[in-house]
Amino acid sequence: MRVSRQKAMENRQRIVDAASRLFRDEGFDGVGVDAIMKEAELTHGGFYGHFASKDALMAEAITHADERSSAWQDRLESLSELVTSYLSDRHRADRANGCVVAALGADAARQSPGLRKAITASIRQQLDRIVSMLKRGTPAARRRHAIATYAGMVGALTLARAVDDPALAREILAAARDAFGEEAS
Amino acid sequence: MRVSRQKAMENRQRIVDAASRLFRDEGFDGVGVDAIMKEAELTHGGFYGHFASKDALMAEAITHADERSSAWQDRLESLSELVTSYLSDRHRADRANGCVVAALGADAARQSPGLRKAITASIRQQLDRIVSMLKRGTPAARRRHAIATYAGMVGALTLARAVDDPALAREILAAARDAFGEEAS
DNA sequence: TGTACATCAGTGAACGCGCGTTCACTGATGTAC
DNA sequence: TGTACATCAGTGAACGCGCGTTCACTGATGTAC
Repeated sequence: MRVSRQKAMENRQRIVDAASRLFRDEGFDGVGVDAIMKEAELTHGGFYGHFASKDALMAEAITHADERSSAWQDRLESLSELVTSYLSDRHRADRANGCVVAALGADAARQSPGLRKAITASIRQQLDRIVSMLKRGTPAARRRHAIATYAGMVGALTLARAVDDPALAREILAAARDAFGEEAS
Repeated sequence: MRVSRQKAMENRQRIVDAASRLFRDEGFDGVGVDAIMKEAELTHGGFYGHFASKDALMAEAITHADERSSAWQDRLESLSELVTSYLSDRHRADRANGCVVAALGADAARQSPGLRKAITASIRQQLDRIVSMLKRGTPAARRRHAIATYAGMVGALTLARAVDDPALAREILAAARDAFGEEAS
């Protein structure tokens, strides 16, 4: 049955939001169109009224995740706060609502140009955010420091999630917080 | 037709080796049993004479990749050499023969216990290797430094591979080489 | 404001395809004498 | 060493299943008068 335009727009948003969380949690290949539509409380047939393909949704889901991440980070005041929350056990456990680059970055490298464009934009924006949090050094040095810090964050989270020993995961996160949490002089 | 026991063992090794490269290049879900067997110059039906399931092969493929990586690293003499080759443009482009953690670590977090065990062993071994390359500091400090360095390496390679702009990829690798290549005093 | 009809968001069955896995078969290898 | 038979690594057709995608249909919404 038909639904109001406003309701249709809300439905579309719910699909993107559901996809964004499910993809991060289970990977692009781990979630089907059917599961996404079910999570959005719709049936799978309506999917292609909103999106050209699953691939098109994948790219939108990445951009959506980045926007939510952006809103969240606006409340943070320092690099040390960012690093502490990024390298928390909570973030390690909650893939579905966490960093899209750590969850899907490695897969994104193998995907379509549109999707790689979306994740590249996300990475660029995150680097800019970190640069703007740095107080010391020349612009070039701050940029280099931001890259190294972000790489350390993404890598540490990836390692902590890959490992099947909770104690080792905690050790990895703690060591990385220690190394990347303070802006060296 | 039957084949000699020696030849059968060689075939099995070829399957593991092909799988190890294909999985790193295309991801676990991107490669089917059929493609692996074709790469090993066999037909897909014989697969289950060698392995209980695709999942079982996935775990073996990770261990195999780690062993090859181990052999390669034995020729390196310093941390700086390791970091330079790990964060090279060559390694960025050659996923199939590169670091299994950067290629499959994020996916491994979503896979079976057996597979997570294999990747955990790989991560532990790599951390030990880096610790043994560090010359300065207490054992605890060297361990923490090894974790931060490995995290930075894995993260930087992941970012460089995800990005669709070659110049940005080079910038990321260069900044990370700069940050992680020298043992700070 | 009320009526009549066109529009179109969502439904659910169906499609084709590729995947992981199974199995009857083949024929060279391994073994017993 | 040579022969006869059992073993079993590899083949290729077939299976069931889930996936991305399509489509005829439904019925509430939007619009024209």
